[in-house]
Amino acid sequence: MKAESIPPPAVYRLSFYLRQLEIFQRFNRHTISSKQLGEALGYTDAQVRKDLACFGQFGHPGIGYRVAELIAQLKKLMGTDKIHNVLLVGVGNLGRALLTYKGFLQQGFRLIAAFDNDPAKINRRFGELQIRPLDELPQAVAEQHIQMAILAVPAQFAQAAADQLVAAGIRGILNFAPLSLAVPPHVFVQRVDLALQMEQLSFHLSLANLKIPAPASPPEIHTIPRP
Amino acid sequence: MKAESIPPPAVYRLSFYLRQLEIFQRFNRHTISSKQLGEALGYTDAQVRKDLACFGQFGHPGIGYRVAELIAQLKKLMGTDKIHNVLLVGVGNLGRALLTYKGFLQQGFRLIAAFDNDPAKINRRFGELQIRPLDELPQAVAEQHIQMAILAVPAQFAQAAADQLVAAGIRGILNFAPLSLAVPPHVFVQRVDLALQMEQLSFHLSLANLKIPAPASPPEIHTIPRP
DNA sequence: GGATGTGAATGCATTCACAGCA
DNA sequence: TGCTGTGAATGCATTCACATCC
Repeated sequence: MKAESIPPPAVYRLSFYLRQLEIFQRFNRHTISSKQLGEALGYTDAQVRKDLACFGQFGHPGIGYRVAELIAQLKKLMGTDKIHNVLLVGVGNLGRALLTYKGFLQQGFRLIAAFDNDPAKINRRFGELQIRPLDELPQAVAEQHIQMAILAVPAQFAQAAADQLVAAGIRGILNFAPLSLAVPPHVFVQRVDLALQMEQLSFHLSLANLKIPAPASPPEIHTIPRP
Repeated sequence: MKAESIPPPAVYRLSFYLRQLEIFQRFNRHTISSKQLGEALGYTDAQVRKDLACFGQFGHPGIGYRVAELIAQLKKLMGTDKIHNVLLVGVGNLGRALLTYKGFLQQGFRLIAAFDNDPAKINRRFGELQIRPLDELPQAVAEQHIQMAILAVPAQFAQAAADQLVAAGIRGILNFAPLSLAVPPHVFVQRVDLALQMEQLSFHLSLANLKIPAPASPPEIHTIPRP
């Protein structure tokens, strides 16, 4: 399949494949079949092959996929073969936790600046970073070549902060505020709504209680048998 | 449409509708059309109507949907018309931030117990809660009628912790560890992988750089024009 | 007029099934 | 034999378009 037509759900699965491959690699697996990779994540083997085929021919007939090789290819595809600089806006409880979250750096994302508008926080240090006022955003974005931001401010300030991020030249935003941001088309927003995720749990538990069979799992959801 | 066939993506959208309706309500909107609700979230009007029609007839021809009424209906559907007790396992940086996160309670989820296996943390207090050892899980689950858990332990302990949650009777898990949990079919896992979300941003930024048109947005993604 | 709800039509995503290669 | 890559077939999800009602 050519790169022109990528099913949007496949882009998510690509990330899941990459995580799972890294896990297999930690267990010293050198090769893996589409069947094994799929089973670990709750997908069919055909799904795995089709998804990967969107981007090239990574497999070896009779053998499967070489784990290290496929990891390298996927990282390149996702743009995580190089480290990205990321800034944070909003140093509340959640923001502070994200500042010290190890998982970001493990996947190639380095938090190198933190901003807040609360005068009580400005110039304080959390982790390795000193909190700066939001009007220093454009300067930081330009000097440190930052393309992505994490937005962890309260909902009522989120749109204004997003506007400042966009004005400063940010092109990707991970939005933790529970609302849809309005941004120009060249800016990409990824919304992470924690309470919404809980609500999804709640819905599926209610369904189970009513003994109505649950709908098939969307990509984000995994209830799989033990490998 | 009957309740038998619910497209899985629709279940996500239901939560987005609910959030957006609550926002409209804060602005004192009393009624809303499928077109307006859809536009706020980047969906078509037909999509909104079809999704809602899976669960009943909530609209009023010529009028639209009454905001308060639809909120009540959706909350009932999602099971968030009542407060749910939730427990937390793993009181690291992320866990502590989640303990004090206001958004959960706003949507009807109350964190009422926190667990960790680090002896240095046990019996310490964070927020209103005292940290307890994991072997008290079954007791807490039974006594406080807890069905859902937030799992925020490091990846290498996540499966073991999940096993304990399942054994204790938990039926829904919000999993922050970057791996697929193996659980029995009656347990529902919602995976939240923060680095994976960043990776999705990275991918779409790479696409934009290559000047290949981006695939249409999956439900979680919103880049919409200003209302 | 203005809006919903819904069968019919369209368009995608997934799965099947098999040719081809190691 | 074992596994990939891929056209063809299937099955869903979305959109269209219109009857219906306020």
